[in-house]
Amino acid sequence: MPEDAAEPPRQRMRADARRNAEQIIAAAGALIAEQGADVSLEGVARRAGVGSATLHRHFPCRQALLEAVFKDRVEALCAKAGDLLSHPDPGEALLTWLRAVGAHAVANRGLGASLMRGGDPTFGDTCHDMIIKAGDALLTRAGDAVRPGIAVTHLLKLVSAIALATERDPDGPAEADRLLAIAIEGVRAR
Amino acid sequence: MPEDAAEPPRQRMRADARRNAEQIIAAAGALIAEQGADVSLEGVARRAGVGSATLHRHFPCRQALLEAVFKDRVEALCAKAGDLLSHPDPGEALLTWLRAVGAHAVANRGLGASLMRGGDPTFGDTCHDMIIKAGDALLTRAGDAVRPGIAVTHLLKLVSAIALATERDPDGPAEADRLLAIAIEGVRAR
DNA sequence: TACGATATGGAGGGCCACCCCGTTTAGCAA
DNA sequence: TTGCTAAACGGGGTGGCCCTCCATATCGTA
Repeated sequence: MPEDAAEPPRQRMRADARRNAEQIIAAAGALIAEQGADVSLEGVARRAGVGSATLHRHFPCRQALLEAVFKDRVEALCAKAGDLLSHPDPGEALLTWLRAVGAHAVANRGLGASLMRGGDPTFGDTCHDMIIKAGDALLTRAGDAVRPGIAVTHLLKLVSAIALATERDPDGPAEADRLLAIAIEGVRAR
Repeated sequence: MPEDAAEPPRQRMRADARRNAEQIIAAAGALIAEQGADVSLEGVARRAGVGSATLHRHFPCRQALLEAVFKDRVEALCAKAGDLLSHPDPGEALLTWLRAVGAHAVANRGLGASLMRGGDPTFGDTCHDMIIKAGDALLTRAGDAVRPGIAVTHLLKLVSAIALATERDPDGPAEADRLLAIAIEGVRAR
């Protein structure tokens, strides 16, 4: 498989190209936090101080840019999953992690949608794959604490769906947490 | 409150105006089913055989058009809620209805988002209000069958979030049903 | 039939994604 | 340091979209 089609190895890039790419990612991160994932790409380019053609050369599609922006946060979530593997209660570890994923997804508008969009065949299954692999380890370890027939993809879809839907809520994070709690505990009374 | 700001009383409209409005709604319905709720409004106008100005006069914002398109389906859901009020098992009645809402939301791309977007103060809280009122009756009647602290808005947000997230899935309906089942029964094993 | 209120749609402004291609620049080698 | 070449840049063009204005056409009625 190609190492990374969207973003060629940083080391071998020309210095100005690398600098521009980083400025673009920084600008995109700031604007996405303000306005959501459907920012104007030209606006990003303007804020980064580059031409729009430069943006499109570095990131051939919107998804590629989103992935670059969210990459470190996804890595943080994967790291957290690794840490939680040594948590004494495997079931609780999984739920804690799901809440963390939800919180990140709400805080970084568009991350959720980005995580689940494994669609584009050429770009950007990296984030998708990473997070699924990380969650799978937790789910496997949780074993009987989770009802049978539930896959990581289900859980992640649920979490990102909630994040997506509460994204433009005035009180998003709290609402998302509430909905996730409902989904985890179930709607039915016991 | 104004009876309906977005769509003035059909009876008093001029015949050509009513005909055009209906053609626009039909075209929008078809295109939304094909491409999702973010269709090009100009495309809708083209398909309806009217100028784009006409579309914008009848439906001042996208939300107004979506509401007109989805109005009958929302009414059907409300009617179904009414029927289910006489179902022998109040808890099951609520869950059945939620599944129906989910199925509709997946089948009619964008309906889910539309239902929860009570946002715009001038237009379109009608659908939003209707569905909430209908669901509230079912939830109240369900009483103890549902875990305490759960509101209709929570349930509807959950359902529409799931629909939204599975919208462009190749196997959307099945996936949505699976996720809804998980949310209803909970993630935790009992 | 004639008239006024109502509805229409083409044209145009502002914004955007994306691409072409002439110009500039980094990085290397002599 | 200087000169060269491949790599990167960005202004500007294309086409699409949303939305509005206003001259024109149409409806429903007296």
